[in-house]
Amino acid sequence: MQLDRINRKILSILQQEARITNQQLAERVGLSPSSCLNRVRKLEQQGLIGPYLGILNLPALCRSVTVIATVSLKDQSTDAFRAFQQQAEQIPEVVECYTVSGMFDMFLRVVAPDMARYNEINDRLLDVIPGMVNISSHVVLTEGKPFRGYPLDALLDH
Amino acid sequence: MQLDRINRKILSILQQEARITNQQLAERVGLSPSSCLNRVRKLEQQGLIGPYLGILNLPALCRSVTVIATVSLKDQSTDAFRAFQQQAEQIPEVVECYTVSGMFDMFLRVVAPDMARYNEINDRLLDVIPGMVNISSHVVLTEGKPFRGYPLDALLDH
DNA sequence: AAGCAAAACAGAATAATATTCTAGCCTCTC
DNA sequence: GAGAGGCTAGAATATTATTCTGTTTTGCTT
Repeated sequence: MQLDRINRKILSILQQEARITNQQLAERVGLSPSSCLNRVRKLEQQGLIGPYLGILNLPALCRSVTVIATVSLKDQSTDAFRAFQQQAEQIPEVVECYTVSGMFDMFLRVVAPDMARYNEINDRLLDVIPGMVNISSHVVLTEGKPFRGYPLDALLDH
Repeated sequence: MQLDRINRKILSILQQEARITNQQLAERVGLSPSSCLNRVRKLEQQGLIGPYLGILNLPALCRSVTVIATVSLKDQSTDAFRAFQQQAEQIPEVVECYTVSGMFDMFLRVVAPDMARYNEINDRLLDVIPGMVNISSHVVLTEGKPFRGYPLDALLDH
């Protein structure tokens, strides 16, 4: 099965409205419910979409602090790298972790209840490879544009 | 209505399995379907959860480049700031934007079909306030830990 | 502690939706 | 142009969502 216009539309809609009913989805893409469901199932089985997340309104739920941390490793050996990454990723408050090229080695997004707790996490990360890790912390002031999906059209029309 | 144990559980489950049926959800939190639905509705009305997103498997869908960009503004006046942020956020490929304190002013996550397209975006951003913007680009090599929800327990047990 | 009101609950009835199955259509290939 | 595969719509069935009702629980007041 190819990524024809209908499948694109399905992915595009499901990406932003994950809890839409199959009937509504079918109507919006111009298919019968059964055909639509077939496609959705296949897209899921192929691993093209999923999991489905509900975005929590964190500020409304509790006080919290979000920090974006840049990480540089003085020892850039694979082992040191893996060790740090593994430790970082298993911390629940580290909600996101990217390995990058360029000035830094890694970007982390950390969500903690307060600064005290963030400091603990920071210290814990520094201790993974003592003296070899450089972390720069940036407290998030405003989430100007929260993630709401990928620019599917821009990516696929290519 | 308070955020009692059941509501926490609902949010926690819905956060990670947005397409779960109400019946399954009800069973897992130990409520009848009707009561469970009532709670979910209220949580949504209060804006505590939503929207619901389907995560696309971008590598499986198409070739793409993800870049994390740090932004520094030489002119940190509110106007310059707003101008840049506004421009950045309306670019579809800029999927995420944070304003931060610290060494930088802003973090962007940009997803483009290729480097050529990313360069165009980069240039466009530099031109918003010519000569006053410093952008450092970091190509994402691996998405070590993709975002899958907030550490609700760690945040609420506080 | 008794009484009241509001909120939350379960269960039944109904409406809507999901799912499966069948058969028809289109397209591609040989 | 015959056959296979893929896709479709529609009907039948199973599951789920939704509404409604009466009851229980909770929390507060007295």
